[in-house]
Amino acid sequence: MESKGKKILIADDEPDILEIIQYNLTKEGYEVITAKDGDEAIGKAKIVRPDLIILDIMMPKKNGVEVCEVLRSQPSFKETLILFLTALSDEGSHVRGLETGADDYVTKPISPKVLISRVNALFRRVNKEPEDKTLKIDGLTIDPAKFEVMVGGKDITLAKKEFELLYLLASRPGRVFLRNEILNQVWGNEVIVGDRTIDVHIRKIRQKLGLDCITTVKGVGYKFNL
Amino acid sequence: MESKGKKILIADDEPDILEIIQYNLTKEGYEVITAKDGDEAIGKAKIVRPDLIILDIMMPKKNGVEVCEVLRSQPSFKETLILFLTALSDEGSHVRGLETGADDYVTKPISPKVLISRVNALFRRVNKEPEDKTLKIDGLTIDPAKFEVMVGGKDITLAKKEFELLYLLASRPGRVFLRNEILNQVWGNEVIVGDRTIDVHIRKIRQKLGLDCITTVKGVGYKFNL
DNA sequence: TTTATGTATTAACAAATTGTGAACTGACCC
DNA sequence: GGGTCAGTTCACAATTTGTTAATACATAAA
Repeated sequence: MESKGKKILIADDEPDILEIIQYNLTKEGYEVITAKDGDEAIGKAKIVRPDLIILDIMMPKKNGVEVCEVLRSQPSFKETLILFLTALSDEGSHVRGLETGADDYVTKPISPKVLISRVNALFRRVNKEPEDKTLKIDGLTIDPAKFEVMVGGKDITLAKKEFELLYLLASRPGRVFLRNEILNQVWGNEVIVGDRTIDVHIRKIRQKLGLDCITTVKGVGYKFNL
Repeated sequence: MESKGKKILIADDEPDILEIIQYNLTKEGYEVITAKDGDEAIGKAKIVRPDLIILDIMMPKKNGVEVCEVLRSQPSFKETLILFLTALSDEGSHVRGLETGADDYVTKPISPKVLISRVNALFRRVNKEPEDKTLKIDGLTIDPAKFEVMVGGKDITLAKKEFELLYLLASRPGRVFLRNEILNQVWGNEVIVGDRTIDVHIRKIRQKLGLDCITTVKGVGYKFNL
């Protein structure tokens, strides 16, 4: 899975737990940073500016609640999501944890799947619009969200297929795409079109961009290079 | 306690639980409405427009997950907070519940104090943006609070759907909205309308605004640009 | 140089998508 | 009941995009 562009800081003094959570959240597409005690958590939080902080409550140096209080007292961490992950399941801790300003309070043991769901739920609530898939290479900008291509600050209008083809090639500059790969990616498996069709689209792209950024690899396919 | 101006709808088929929760949340300052099955929950939700909906999962008529799905598929309930309160503590239900679009998943039995903490935590997170959602782009002003559009100081009257469509597009200038996205956002998942319907509304907006601010991206969708 | 192979170019055609005017359906309001 | 309006659909026109076929061009091996 590719990056969601979200950074998560996990603080726990048990290396095993740290590792399990890190593995699972990374697999889910998050960027994970770890800390093994309260002070380290605060230190790293200030540096990496995570979007979410997962805190164990019982930790050396500073416990989770203290970490939460310290962070919440700073304006720049008012908005940061905080989730307590703890073995303390008593009512008092639960209430206190949330009243310290945490956004969620989860008790161990917890399955990775459930934790991931809860993390996703937190982001879903806060998220505006995720990831920007814009490609920027030299003077060329390809923005699939806006369906827009710019060359040297000038807008170029591409048709759907042209855009998809260009985006495919530009997504991996230098890599050669076989004609078959192109057909599968841009046209789909069931659609059958002739080989010349690709050529024609390539030509239109070259023409419209006015850039020599697509190279023909004879007998093989095409590649993007800038 | 004085009112927090927040309305909470609770749906559960056990009268005792309903009463306990209602009592506690009311004491905390919330305005509480109750429902004893899924259908009633949906019905009342549409009328009272609660800020938070607490759903039991196992209920007559429609279960909680179904209620959640129905509501989330409607544009006006996209932002409403939903919390599952259930006896189902298995991992699958938990994950499924959250993935349906709920904001929290809590298992019974739960102490009133903890529930209140979690409810408060949900509101705390959401309330942080009491912002003015008015969009101002160039000479165009779109105010969803007043349901009003102005072009160059002149009032324009748009119908509901027209307004929602314009607001959606204008909320992210430049970004292309697929026809599907538009249908989901403006009409909701369960409503099925023809493709021409979007076109017609787009046309009316263009006509009324007298501005060329909506661009057609053939084969893809529409985008706002000013 | 010739030939074989594969690509570029072009114009013409086919297909897909969108724009438009008119008309239909319910709500709602005199 | 007649009128108005929002929302929707329809049929068809207008437009854009996708594809093909035919031909010209380029390159490397024989």
